[in-house]
Amino acid sequence: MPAADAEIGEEEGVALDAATATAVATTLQALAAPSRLLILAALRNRPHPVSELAAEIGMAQSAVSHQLRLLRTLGLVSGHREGRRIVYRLYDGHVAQLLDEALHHTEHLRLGLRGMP
Amino acid sequence: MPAADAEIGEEEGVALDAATATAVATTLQALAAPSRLLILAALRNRPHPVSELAAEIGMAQSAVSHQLRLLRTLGLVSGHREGRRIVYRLYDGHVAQLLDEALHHTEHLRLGLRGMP
DNA sequence: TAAACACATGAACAGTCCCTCACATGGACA
DNA sequence: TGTCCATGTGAGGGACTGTTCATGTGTTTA
Repeated sequence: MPAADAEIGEEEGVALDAATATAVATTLQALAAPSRLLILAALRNRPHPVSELAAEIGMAQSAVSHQLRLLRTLGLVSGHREGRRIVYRLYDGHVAQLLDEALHHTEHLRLGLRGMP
Repeated sequence: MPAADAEIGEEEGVALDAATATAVATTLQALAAPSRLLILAALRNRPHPVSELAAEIGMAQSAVSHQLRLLRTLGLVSGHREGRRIVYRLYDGHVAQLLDEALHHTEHLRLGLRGMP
């Protein structure tokens, strides 16, 4: 892993227009709630049926269902029926990567906050 | 860049507790609004004084100031006075990287949504 | 078929967000 | 010093979020 640390890249990258910004923000909003982060992190480890998610995370099944619907609509998770249960998993590797990177960078940023006014 | 595409990693990674999830969600919320994404993307290209940001993005100066305060508090941007202006920039490379990766993954995820119920 | 289980859905409510408007702050320059 | 300019701040409103409660849909088992 050659990755140089904490150096801002040079290229201009994406010039963001308002419409794209709205779309991106909508997707990122999925990661911006504790309950959904817990759900995604659990699914990051292994697929879960809804009731197991609820038990493991400690929230009501109805609430989990509501959030799963949002995540499904945004294409972050998918659910397949198995018997009477419905097993959810992350939609693909991009979701897992986005989650990992978000956690990683956030950790660094939060460490950087020690001792700021 | 060896990165294999779209394959879920094997390791368990971070086991997320509720407190960490809340903290991470708070930071990610900064990326979950179109206006802040536009601000960050503009600063990703080059540092900007507040009024330039407002003009370039097309929002009121007061609104920009409010969002900059939030981003400053979260440690995502920093501002230094230059003459009568205050020039803002991304705090460090982690912010630029997080922004880039968020845009990259979101693009893929949105493409994956073509033709889903 | 009826009861039990697993999940989805709709309504409603407290909390939060992001903007605008009006005004305060604080350097810069005559 | 006083005025101008660039930015920061506070209050308030309309819209959105995330949860709970109650009920609906679909599947297995007695």
